[in-house]
Amino acid sequence: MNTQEINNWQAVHEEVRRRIHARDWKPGDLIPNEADLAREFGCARATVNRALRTLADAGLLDRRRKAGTRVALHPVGKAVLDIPVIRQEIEGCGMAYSYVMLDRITEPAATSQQARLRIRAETPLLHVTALHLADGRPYVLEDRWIDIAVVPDATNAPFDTTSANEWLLAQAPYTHGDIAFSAVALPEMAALALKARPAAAAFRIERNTWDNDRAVTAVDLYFAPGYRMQTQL
Amino acid sequence: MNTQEINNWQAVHEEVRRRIHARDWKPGDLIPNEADLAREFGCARATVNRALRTLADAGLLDRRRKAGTRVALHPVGKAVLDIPVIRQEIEGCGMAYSYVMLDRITEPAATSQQARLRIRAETPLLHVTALHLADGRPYVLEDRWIDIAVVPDATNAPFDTTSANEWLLAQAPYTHGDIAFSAVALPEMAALALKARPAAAAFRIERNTWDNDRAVTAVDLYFAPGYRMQTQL
DNA sequence: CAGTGGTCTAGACCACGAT
DNA sequence: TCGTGGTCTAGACCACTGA
Repeated sequence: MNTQEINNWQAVHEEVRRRIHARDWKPGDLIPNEADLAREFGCARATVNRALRTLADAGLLDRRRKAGTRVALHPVGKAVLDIPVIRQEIEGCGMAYSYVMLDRITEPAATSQQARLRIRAETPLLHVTALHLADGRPYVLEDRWIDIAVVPDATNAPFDTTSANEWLLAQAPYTHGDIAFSAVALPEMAALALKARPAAAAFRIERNTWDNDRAVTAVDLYFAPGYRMQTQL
Repeated sequence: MNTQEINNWQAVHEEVRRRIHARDWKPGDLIPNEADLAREFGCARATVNRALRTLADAGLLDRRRKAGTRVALHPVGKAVLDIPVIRQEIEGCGMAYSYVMLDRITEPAATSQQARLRIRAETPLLHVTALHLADGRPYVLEDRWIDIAVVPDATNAPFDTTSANEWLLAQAPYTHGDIAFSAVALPEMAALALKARPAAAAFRIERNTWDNDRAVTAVDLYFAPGYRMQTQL
């Protein structure tokens, strides 16, 4: 008999995890339904539901109405990445943050940006290039395009002391976005700014944000060589 | 007056999102407490709780007992990455999956692996190197170390047709892990296997998995140049 | 101390979907 | 069709934490 009562959802969560881990319930197995588990654990069905739903969100269980709950065949690892404001990421590591704007011009969209933001060729974009530094050393190069038709206030923002990164978060609402991670050989200009060897392998993040199908901004972040993005599973 | 009733947690979720987006509630603002919102929306407090808790998980709200709920100052973007089995990632793209084992030896842990897995120097590890291909083209190189003291069955697994990637998921339970993403210049041997230029920029994933503080396995994945890992925000 | 979020309960109804 | 998960409700108690 158990020395601990299982009467809260975290305890149920833990116990179910334990049974999966101990292979009492193997991948593909059907596990008892919520009502039966609630009876077994001596708690309400809603409590079991919360625990199982959380485990399903984490990818350990597959749940389908009528078909019941099964242990996932392929425990899909879901990594939750926090994408913080760059300033906070740096300060969070105990380093001093500084910022330099390198360039700021308004120009018609290049073909690559047209495709990315799904805009017409003649659309004018505000193009801002800036460098974020940690303890005085180049950390990441920010190459950003802003649709000034969607964010007119950006025209008046200097971006000389506050990065476009932070300004947009505070000023421009968005509904959704997409993000991509890749490795690229540093373009020559980026290498120059980051004080790295040209064509060095750099971690790149491309992000686009949208406000109800109107593109707000697109940004490329080139991290200085050696950058690692980490998380727990 | 609203044409839609707000009587389920998703509707509450959406309405609160809308108010944040419309800047009715600005970053840093205190929003009404759960009981008041429940009264306003005409639903139970538990329903409001579920909606607000979900928004807090997504990083849009900051909640603290007694202090109340505030709109997050820095809407931390949380990207949820699915880390699928490599076979599924390739087949999911509609490409043909194939697999080749390149090497398989048992050797004492190198210093780099000792630190990573927190094991003693003399610990023998099974070292498996393999290539995953999509439509016959090199996709990712898998460089893996397995602690055969923790997973003794691995000694008998040939890994010639089933990748260590899949075998371990099915056979070796784990409790947690960590994962890191970075960009590296391809080591010469990896470049050879991937048929890429040596020192080309490659996307690398390093993953370690643990079973209650015993290291199960460590793996480095070197993706062929051009690989992008994408998700929605 | 007192206000707020966090959770549990028992019961109810509904939506989906396998058979 | 009908079993299963998904959700809502009204009420209750508790845990944390700011004042």
